[in-house]
Amino acid sequence: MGIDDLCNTGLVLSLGLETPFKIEAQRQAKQRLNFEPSLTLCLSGTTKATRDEQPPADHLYRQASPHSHNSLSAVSSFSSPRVKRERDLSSEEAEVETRVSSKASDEDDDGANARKKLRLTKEQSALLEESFKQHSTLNPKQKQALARQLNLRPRQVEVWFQNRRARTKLKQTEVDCEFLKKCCETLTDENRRLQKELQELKALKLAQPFYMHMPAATLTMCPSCERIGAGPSVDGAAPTKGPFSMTTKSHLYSHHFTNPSAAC
DNA sequence: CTTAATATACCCATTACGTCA
DNA sequence: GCTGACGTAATGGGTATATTA
Repeated sequence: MGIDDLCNTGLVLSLGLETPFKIEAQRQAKQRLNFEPSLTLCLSGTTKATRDEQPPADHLYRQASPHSHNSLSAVSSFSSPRVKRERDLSSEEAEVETRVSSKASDEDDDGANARKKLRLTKEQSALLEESFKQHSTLNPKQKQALARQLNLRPRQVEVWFQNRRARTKLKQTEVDCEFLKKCCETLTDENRRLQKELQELKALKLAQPFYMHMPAATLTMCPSCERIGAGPSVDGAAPTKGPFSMTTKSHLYSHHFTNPSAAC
């Protein structure tokens, strides 16, 4: 029993650099050479298909339409918004997009280039959600398949997953934030208590010269009124090493002096 | 083997639209 | 009908990684 016990509050504050998503962890690890603490955000029980796990499909995908961007790459290596947007579309995607946007144009008569916001149907949302539960990222094949199944553009599926991941992360951040707030409160209380105990111990130390000549075994002290009394310790235990039969452990402290004034 | 350019996928912050009170 | 809040689809910019010349 001692300071270790005092420190053992049962709290575990876990601050680290890990994020739920491996890619992000790698990226952030590189960005932060000086470790900045961060909250650990994890989807419990979710595994992320990372790019590391995707290369085969990725590769296939690239092989499937390797030349679709050639004309674009000739334009600029630095993607202008337009180029980037178009670059995101494989030829197959572009085909689907044409189909979907022509469908959309049926509904909006005036807005030629207006940014129309799609509302996903319940069925679409449910299927996306279901798919997200299985894996929070999609490889290109899965994306294509899902898009076909939902009659959406692959880009839309991709965006949905991105936004979904972001929402999950935000939620988790809020939970972590709440948890850390509680930890902070607990530690503040603990700190306050220890400060108080320290003050009391200092006060005891100041009083020490007056009874230094007395046999240590006979000394006990009331922390409340700070008077020293001679005689056996309260619980009848053998005297401790110090001049006082006191421990730093707060709960023992209160055990010894449940009613300090009465002891005097 | 090394390097620069390019392609791709992803994340994040932000914008903008649709809905609802 | 107007408005502000909110949820979320969509956009744009940036980065990491793999591939290729």
